[in-house]
Amino acid sequence: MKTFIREKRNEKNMTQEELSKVLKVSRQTIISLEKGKYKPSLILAHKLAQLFDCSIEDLFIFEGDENLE
Amino acid sequence: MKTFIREKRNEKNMTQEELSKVLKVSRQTIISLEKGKYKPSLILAHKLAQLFDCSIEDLFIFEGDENLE
DNA sequence: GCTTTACGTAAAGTTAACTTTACTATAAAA
DNA sequence: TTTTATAGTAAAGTTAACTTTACGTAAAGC
Repeated sequence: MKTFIREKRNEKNMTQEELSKVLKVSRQTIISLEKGKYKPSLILAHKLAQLFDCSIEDLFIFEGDENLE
Repeated sequence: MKTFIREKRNEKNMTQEELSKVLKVSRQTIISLEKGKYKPSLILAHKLAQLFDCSIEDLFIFEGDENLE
């Protein structure tokens, strides 16, 4: 799965820390998501998409047949 | 969060067991999602939306300010 | 009656999403 | 040169998504 979190964040000129505060998650969570260390929960994915004014499917690119976890 | 999993499944005339097999999850997972016992992972939400030919946002209705978990 | 089908509950286990804290690196700015 | 801002790693803990197994129930068909 690919994500455009970093690109969208940069477009908004936000730091990881600012983003984490808006979303009410830890800065570690943002770092890990941007680096692809794990996948966001559905709720967090939704909040990110809302903030970046796009759909979840626009923010995350799902590549065929991924495992659930 | 609300979900239309059950409605979409019925539209397709699928049983919970059939759906679970297509998605490669347990039947328990389908039951629990339909009953709102917990929220699907992003990947599972995506697979459900794909199967039902709709977007994640169409399949799940997010209500203001939900907690992450 | 008995069997099958579909849906449901309960409980115990695994794993990964997320937190918290502490520490490192680097570039810019004072 | 020292400080500040931003991004990063590491490690240990909590919680919830998901699994597995076993059992319960009600309707439909034989």
